[in-house]
Amino acid sequence: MAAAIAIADAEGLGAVSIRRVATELGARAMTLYSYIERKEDLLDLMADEVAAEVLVDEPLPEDWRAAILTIARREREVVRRHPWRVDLVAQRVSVGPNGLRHVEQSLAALDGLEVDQLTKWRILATVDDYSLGYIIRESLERAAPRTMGVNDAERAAIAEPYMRELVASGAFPRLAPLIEGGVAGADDTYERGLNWLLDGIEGDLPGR
Amino acid sequence: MAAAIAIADAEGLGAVSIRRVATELGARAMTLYSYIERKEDLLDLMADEVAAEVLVDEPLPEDWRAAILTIARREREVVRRHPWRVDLVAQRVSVGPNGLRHVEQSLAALDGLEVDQLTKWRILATVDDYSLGYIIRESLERAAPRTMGVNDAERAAIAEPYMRELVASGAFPRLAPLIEGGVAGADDTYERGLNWLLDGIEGDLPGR
DNA sequence: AAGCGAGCCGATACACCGTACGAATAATGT
DNA sequence: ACATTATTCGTACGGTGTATCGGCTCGCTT
Repeated sequence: MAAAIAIADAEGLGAVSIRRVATELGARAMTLYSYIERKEDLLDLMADEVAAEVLVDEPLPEDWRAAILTIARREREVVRRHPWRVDLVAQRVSVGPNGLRHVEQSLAALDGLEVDQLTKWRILATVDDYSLGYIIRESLERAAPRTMGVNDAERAAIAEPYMRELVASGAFPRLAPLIEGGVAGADDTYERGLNWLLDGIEGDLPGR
Repeated sequence: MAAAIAIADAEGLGAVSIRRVATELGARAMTLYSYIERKEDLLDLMADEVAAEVLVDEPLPEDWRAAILTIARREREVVRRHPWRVDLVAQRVSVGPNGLRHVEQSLAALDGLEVDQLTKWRILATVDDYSLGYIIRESLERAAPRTMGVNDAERAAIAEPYMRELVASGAFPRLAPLIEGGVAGADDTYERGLNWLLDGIEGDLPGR
């Protein structure tokens, strides 16, 4: 598992093959099948292993918003360390021990709220969904330049005339200025989105 | 492309291989490489093709919230028709013509808002992120029973003692009741999350 | 009408994948 | 010391994406 994680960290999830992991361990491919039944099992184990890194060391902030923010930020950091995590969470339900501990911790963050359990679960699901979506997009944008050949120049050479044509076509009057000006902007989009969401949730709480 | 989409609709994205698509077309594998350079290209084409289905037939509602909701609901419907879409959008940036048309249309939905373009883009990104996250999770839950062997019974037989142990361990006091009671709940979680988010955004608009 | 070049089709081949099978070996319990 | 079990491993099968190259079929130019 550690070997597989090391490979994935260094070369991406695609480099994790049974033969490769075995080699890294000084063994032959089929040896691994004494410990796992299918490759999927290895991936599940990897996923749950890094899920442990998502757990926040107690104690959580008292304020539920601060607590949720802490957890959400942590998730983003973990994906930054292990970019392949997004591929896993986007393709398999994560119900390993550490994954469940994460849910439990998130529920604990809402202890102070006076709403029923189902509502709490919905709040968490919604925040998690947003986080997942944002992190996937961020991860994609971060990975794109690296994936497309060694040199960014080549990719830019292809992309530029394409975008130039788009702008020139006039079919995208609203999008064009954003492309020309660059959409980079500040990096607080994640925080802003989280706060919008938490604002909306807070406004819907009983007693307000 | 149509052949590949048909295969993916019927048997999932994993069934889409060069040889398989070629066979479906009454051709040999390498024939496809006259039209594409890599398999990735085919996947990009597929992605952008179904991206067209996300486009809403004009006119959009005047109210920006209603317009955004319409678009977001459409996205969910498309994924329901083509579940493999989530695998694609989660793994590649979608900048095909139809993908860009979708962005343009979303920007158009915000025409009435008196905020700068960058803010509009952030609003869209945030809503899209949430949608993507939710739809991935939904799609995962929907696919899980089908993926795990033919019979749900077998999976349940494995899952039950696992969950029983979790509940019995006492390590998950907040999660346990949710597992026992079932987290099913109503199906309006998506709408609720969207509205929370839109509430938060609306509250942050200037002039309020 | 002849000729030619470009695009399309196809067979074959290579390296890699996950893993089923069965034999050989190592570790363990009796 | 022996029997049993667990672990390792070689080999093989059917799959994948795609590089290479040899014909073929057109439409265009001359």
